[in-house]
Amino acid sequence: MTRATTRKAEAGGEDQAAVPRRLLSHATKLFAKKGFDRTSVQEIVEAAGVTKGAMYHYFGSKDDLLYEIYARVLRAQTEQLEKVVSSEAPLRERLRSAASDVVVSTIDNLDDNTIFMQSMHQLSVEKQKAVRAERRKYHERFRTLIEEGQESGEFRADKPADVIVDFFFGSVHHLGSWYRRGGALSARQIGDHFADLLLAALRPE
Amino acid sequence: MTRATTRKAEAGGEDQAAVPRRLLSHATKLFAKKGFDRTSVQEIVEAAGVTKGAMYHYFGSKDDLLYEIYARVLRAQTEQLEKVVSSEAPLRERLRSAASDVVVSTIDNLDDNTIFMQSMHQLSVEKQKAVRAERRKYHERFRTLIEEGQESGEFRADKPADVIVDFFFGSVHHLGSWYRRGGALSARQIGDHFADLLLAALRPE
Amino acid sequence: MTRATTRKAEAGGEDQAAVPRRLLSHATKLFAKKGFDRTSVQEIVEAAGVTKGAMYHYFGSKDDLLYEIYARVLRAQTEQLEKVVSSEAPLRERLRSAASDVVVSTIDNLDDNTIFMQSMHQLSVEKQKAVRAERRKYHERFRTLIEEGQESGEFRADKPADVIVDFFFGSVHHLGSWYRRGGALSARQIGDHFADLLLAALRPE
Amino acid sequence: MTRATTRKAEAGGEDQAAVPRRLLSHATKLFAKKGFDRTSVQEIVEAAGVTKGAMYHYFGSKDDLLYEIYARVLRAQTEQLEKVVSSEAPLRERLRSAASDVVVSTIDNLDDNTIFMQSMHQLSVEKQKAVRAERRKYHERFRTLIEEGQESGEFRADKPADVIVDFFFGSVHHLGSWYRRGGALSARQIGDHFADLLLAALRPE
DNA sequence: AATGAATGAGCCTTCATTCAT
DNA sequence: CATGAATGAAGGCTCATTCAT
Repeated sequence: MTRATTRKAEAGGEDQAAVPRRLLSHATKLFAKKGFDRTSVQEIVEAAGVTKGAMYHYFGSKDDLLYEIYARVLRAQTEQLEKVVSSEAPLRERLRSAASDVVVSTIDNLDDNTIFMQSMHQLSVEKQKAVRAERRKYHERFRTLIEEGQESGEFRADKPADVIVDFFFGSVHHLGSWYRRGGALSARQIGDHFADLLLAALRPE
Repeated sequence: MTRATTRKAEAGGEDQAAVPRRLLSHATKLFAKKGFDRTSVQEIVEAAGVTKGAMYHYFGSKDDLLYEIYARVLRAQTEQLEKVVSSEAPLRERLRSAASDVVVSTIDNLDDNTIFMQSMHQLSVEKQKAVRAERRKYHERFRTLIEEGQESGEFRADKPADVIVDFFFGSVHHLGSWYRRGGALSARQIGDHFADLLLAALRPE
Repeated sequence: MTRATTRKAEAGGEDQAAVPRRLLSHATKLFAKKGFDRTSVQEIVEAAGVTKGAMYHYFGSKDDLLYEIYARVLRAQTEQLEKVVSSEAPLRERLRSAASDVVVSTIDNLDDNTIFMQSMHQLSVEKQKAVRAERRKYHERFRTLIEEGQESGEFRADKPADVIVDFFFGSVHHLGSWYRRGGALSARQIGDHFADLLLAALRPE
Repeated sequence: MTRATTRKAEAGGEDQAAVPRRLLSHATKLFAKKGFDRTSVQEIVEAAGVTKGAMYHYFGSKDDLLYEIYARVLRAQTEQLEKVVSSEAPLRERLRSAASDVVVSTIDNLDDNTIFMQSMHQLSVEKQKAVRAERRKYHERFRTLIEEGQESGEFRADKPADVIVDFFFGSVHHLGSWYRRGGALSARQIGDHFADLLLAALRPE
């Protein structure tokens, strides 16, 4: 966990960003590219232009670095979902937005997402629990939306809501292994396709 | 790759199975449980009850072990899909079967699937290519099925077939991170739910 | 070595004692409990409730802390012995007092004694010399007492006086590894037993 | 703990002695000279002319090395005491021999003894327990000898036997901090002096 | 076909100390 | 007086792989 925050000037570009931020950002890139285990602390600090000692001043361990990355993503996604869910729009619109948005934000943070999928099991059991708990909360909020529609008859009710949630988030989490920036479709286009497919799958028969 | 085969198991239990098979099977369990990097060759040979020398007699490297596991799964799944696709059943039935079957076989080999998802990027680039090529072939066969339906008007045509394939296989590959044996739903039930959702999503509007 | 002294404690508890004293006292406890090398400067300053900078303000190094502890104990013990030796009491009484007193004061400062025994060799060679010199002076004063008795015929003369001194101080220095406060015998009782044993061992045959 | 033993030829001198033995012997010298914490594994393996990997092949940790040294000494001393104690000689002679012998063997293995005194507390708590237990057994056997004499009236009974044991072993354990080979007195001479002093201290008043 | 001792490179982490503020 | 970020050097340990037997 971050032991300190800094208030260094952030004008001038990456190289002058606060040390912890720089560490986090380079660690993210490297973890995504080579995997957590294959990335050495040495590589991280070299990329960030600091020394090992500096890293251990801010983060308790290599694990902590990973955990911070997770926590940041989870926080951001949860916040966003919260906003969409609690809006005034009709149910179908709220679900469509939530679905499309989570795709877009996943693509925008493809590295974090990749790490998430590949390295979670390398965290200490304790931290894994914390991460899973947060994730579960996220899924549950999404599920609530679906259940709401099942009760009102807007969505088919012959499939358990949690199976649908896992069905959809599987697709989302998998984006990292095939989506490439600069391809034919933009993040939003993928998001809309996915949202359409989800809503179509949910239409009552 | 296996350099040799051994005399048949002398009937009895796992313990007497051929050495390469025993190594592969224990490696699979350990990789799934702890990840490829976190599993040492020592652990594998101890679990399999052989020595390091023996392992290096049959497999060229730790990497090879992983590759063998992949190859086995890919071969099995490809064969199965081939069978379904080339049957005489109507298109919708063939797609439904293919979808449901891949879910069931993924669940039946959950460990292999988990390893697949988590450790592929730890293979040498060369072997990754081989694996990816095989996987692509698999996806393509599946895509063909969908395109067939889009051309005939049975399936909606406003979504690119490959987006649909990725959408669906995301769900499948993700099974390993939530499905637990002994839960409320059987492998086949999940398979049928997933197949239904896919087909519903494909209905023309 | 202490570079400065601070304003008197503002009355209250330990927490308000002068910073150097607090550092010394916590360092003593930690060194005795975990050994010099196993105790980090960080732990010491945390225990004392100050920062590293503060410690390095008062002490030149971690070594200095250890040296100060030694110096303090040595000074105290030497002073006390001096007092006893130069009293007017008969020789046997002076020796008995000196022996018993050194046991009691060793037990009273068990932590310091433990550190003394375990960590002396971790000091810089230079400081070790200073410590050893002081210790030798202490032993010599004790030895003089014994030689005096050997010359007068009160003590057996068939054993070198310095062997006797080492024999006795071995017992004393070893107290730290078995004596536990709250045991059956008080510090003074042990002191008297030890003194009795020493005097008995010295009786002419 | 030693994971394996070797049966290499031992002709030719130290350099060709079995690897574990060579490691143990150099570790002993270094620990005695610089202390456990100040000695790096690197130094040990360099002195022994092997690589780190080799060391970790035979010993689980640096701790293990220390433990093996202890165990070896304890075993040897216990055996020797056993022999003396159970002889047919008169009590005073048995005690005299035991006392003198333990001094001689301590001096003969001065390095081991030094390590013993300085580094025991750096072992894992678990191993410390094992060592202490063995030590206690050793002391108890010695104490039995004294109690026997107290009951028969040969030795003074006004001092607890265990205080006497600690008094004497303090002297013995302390040998390492003052005895220097090549000094005026041989190991046996010191042993006899110590034994005499002990027996004199035990004479009934 | 199999053993297991040995290698050698690399990894995560700790820590006393310095220094700008 | 005091802070705490940063350094830089070690340190203990792991591990895939090789090789003589």
